[in-house]
Amino acid sequence: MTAPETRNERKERTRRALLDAALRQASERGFAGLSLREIAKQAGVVPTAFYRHFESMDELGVTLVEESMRTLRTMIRGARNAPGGSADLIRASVRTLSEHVRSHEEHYWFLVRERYGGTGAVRQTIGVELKLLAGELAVDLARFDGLRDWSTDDLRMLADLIVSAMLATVLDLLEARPGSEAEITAEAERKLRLIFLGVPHWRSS
Amino acid sequence: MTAPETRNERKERTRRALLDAALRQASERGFAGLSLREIAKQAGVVPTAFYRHFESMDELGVTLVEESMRTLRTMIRGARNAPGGSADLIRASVRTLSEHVRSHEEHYWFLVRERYGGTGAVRQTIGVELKLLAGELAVDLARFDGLRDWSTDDLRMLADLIVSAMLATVLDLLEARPGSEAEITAEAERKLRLIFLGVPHWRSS
DNA sequence: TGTACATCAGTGAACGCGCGTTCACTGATGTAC
DNA sequence: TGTACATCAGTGAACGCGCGTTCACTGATGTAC
Repeated sequence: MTAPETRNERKERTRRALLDAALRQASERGFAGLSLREIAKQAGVVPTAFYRHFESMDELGVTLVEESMRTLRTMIRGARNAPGGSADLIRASVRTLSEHVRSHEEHYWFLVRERYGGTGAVRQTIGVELKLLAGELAVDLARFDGLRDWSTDDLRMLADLIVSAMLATVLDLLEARPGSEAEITAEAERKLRLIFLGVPHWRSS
Repeated sequence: MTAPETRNERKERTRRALLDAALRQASERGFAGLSLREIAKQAGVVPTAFYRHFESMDELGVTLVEESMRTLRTMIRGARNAPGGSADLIRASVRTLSEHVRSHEEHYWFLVRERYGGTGAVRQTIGVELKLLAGELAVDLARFDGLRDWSTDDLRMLADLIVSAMLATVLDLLEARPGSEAEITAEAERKLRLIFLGVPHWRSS
């Protein structure tokens, strides 16, 4: 005997079903390729029911961006709090990234797709959020030994470089056939190692 | 008195008009958002005339990929043959990249958009071509002083890192408001400088 | 050069389809007394 | 606890629209003689 669902619980379930269907479709065909009618069908409701939950597809899009960015932030926080020293930190961070991508494939597909392929509000929002994220990473970096006296501008540049390398890694992971993650993460680690090898020799211009 | 167009010349003009219209639309809304009818309208022909030139939208898509990749290759060749020493080489390469993006915005929009946001054949083709390009870059790098004894694997990693950093630069350039190119290219140069600073201290694992 | 015929880029009507959105509705759940 | 009414998530018919694609056509350009 399970408790009967309240009306609110039922509504929330339908909303989730709509979001899940949209996310699945968007991670395959892109947000621009979404069809309200297909989303509704996959969620098991009639097309018009969509409007009981979202005013428009754009509103749903914004919700998906927020959800996906929350996933991304969770990952970053996980990487930041990783245990171990400096050498292990690279390894642990890449590992966190890889596992997170694996377990949230649709969110990462959505982010990568819409960041580059999208149009309008969705793409712009993701762009802004990624810049904010790079800013946070720059602040984090400032705490490290060899980086304490770097200018904010240089830290920013370093953070951007790391973010773009990791974005490429994310795409590689998403496209990888199963089983080849180890290679990809190994290469990601080497990229980061190379970048940090240059750090002690950097002289701002 | 100009010479009258032959039938072939006229046909070729229409074909170009169709391709140009498609490229313009695709660089704004993405390839998936193309409409055969709108392309035809912009090219000044009736929708059905499209089929006199392309069997399907996919065939047109392949043509656009080929054209855009040719543009990209031209740029790479330009950067490779840039004059000057090693320090100037970074500067000259970034300059070549920047100018090329400026003068072929639509091709670069198309490539970036479809590489990440696209679906099916178009995206896959671009992915493969970019990997080939990174391979060529790796071969080029092998000729440099500090890189002669690097393993092909390490060269490959370095080339990938450079490509992803430059792809991010391309996106920045495309999204930049006019006049801010100088900042972006300056940052791109610093990223490359930092990467190459690490090179002498690299020890393959 | 002139004529008769072939080619074929572009036309325009017509089709069926999936789309987003409107509207009045139904009937189960929730609330007030 | 029982009744009367309000709420509102989900329904289903209907709409106009732009889409890709088919087909038989037209008439200017090209070719053979």
